[in-house]
Amino acid sequence: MYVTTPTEFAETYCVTPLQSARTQAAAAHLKSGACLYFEGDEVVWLYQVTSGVLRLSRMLADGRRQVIAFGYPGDVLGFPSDGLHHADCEALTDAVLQPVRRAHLETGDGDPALHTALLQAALREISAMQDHFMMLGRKSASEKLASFLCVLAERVGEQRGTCKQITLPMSRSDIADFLGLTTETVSRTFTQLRKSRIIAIENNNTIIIRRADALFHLSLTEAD
Amino acid sequence: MYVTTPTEFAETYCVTPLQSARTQAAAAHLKSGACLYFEGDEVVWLYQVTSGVLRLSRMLADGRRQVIAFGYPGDVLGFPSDGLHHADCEALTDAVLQPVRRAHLETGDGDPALHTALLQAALREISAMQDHFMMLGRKSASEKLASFLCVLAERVGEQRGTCKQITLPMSRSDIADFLGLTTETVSRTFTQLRKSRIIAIENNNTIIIRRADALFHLSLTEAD
DNA sequence: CGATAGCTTGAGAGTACTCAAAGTGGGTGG
DNA sequence: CCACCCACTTTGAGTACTCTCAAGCTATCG
Repeated sequence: MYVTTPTEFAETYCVTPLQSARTQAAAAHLKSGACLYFEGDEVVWLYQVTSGVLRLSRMLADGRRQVIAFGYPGDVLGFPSDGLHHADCEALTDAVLQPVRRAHLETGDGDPALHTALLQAALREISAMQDHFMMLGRKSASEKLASFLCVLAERVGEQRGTCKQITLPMSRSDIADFLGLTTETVSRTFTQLRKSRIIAIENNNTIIIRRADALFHLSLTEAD
Repeated sequence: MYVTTPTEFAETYCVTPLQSARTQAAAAHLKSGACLYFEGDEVVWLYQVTSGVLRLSRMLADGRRQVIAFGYPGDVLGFPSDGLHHADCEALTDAVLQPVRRAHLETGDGDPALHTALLQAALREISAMQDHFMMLGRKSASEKLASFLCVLAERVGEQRGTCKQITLPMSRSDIADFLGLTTETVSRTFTQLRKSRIIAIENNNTIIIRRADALFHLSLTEAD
């Protein structure tokens, strides 16, 4: 999941499970905190998330980190480049994944429908990343966090009375490294949203969106 | 072209022209300043750059712009998502492009080698964009500009005596919108690099790299 | 119930931004 | 051929946002 420019209307996400008639591998179960692969590993499998949330990240030599994306159910992770993974992937919750042989992406390998589905997932990934550029390069801290919460609400928000509630399996510093901010700034921005009564913070991992329209507006506009 | 973390050794770029035995379309010639496509256009063709430089960008409603990438010879432009372009594409110089039918990417369509080449180009694109995230989210102005110049030097730098020279077909504000900075900051950072004798500015569009090692070091390290 | 990691808050500093003005260069028309 | 014009770039001054460093707070887990 990237932070795309949120749309007013719910988008249709590819939550369709990838089906492979042949070479059906058993689902992979990952414990929270377990790593699926590391940067530099050879790609043997791609994975579609069935349940749970994963974190893709890259590190700089001096320790600075960028979280590339969060993997939510339906997302396909582990696209190879030159046959290698170029990010680390860690489970933020217990997770179930459907492995798919890399050959299904690269050679088709007797299952054209699966090949096409993987290709379309890769193309959607490119498009989503382009939106994310805009967010990283051109948005302020409050716009970034508002965009993030909007996308999560739309994708995995649960209706709760008249409001939507979202669960954050990632830490503040994961969010910070995803949005190109510091944990302190993320925390301050959460507080600011809470004080302006746009969100409520039930606990650190549970956010209730009280005024979705205001949040959406903030995601696109500098504070006035 | 994205700003990837520069490597010390020259990478091998895919400058291999895409070959299509059938459905060979005539090369497209574009004048400097001409637009190849706009955000929202339906994708009919992908294009491999033969010569020239193009700019891919997206706009926010309030005018903020993010330059997604610059397209240099060998690059493939116009990957569709849901059949549509999701960026504007404009030629920065006169350019020649080799059009490839979208079907060659999406259905294979009788030319497996071309299909594979396009798929690999898409996968490389994903990897390069992930590097670019690190740059947008986590690097300072001088690191950003140094990274940018390093990548350009490696990719299209011309040897000139003991130094490398690069030609910048894009404006300062194109560079700023690519790196997530303002034109003023880009200009000041250029001046700073010139005063520290790491680069020389022959004219606005021609940069000579006097100390490639220092530039490379700057691209990864906060100023000390 | 204490230890610890994660989160929040505060104060101060620094980087990049904004607004403004001057400088530069390329292109056009007189 | 030169002068003017316009767009682009550079430079300056002041501001603001985010970061850094530091301390206190809060939850979760032995």
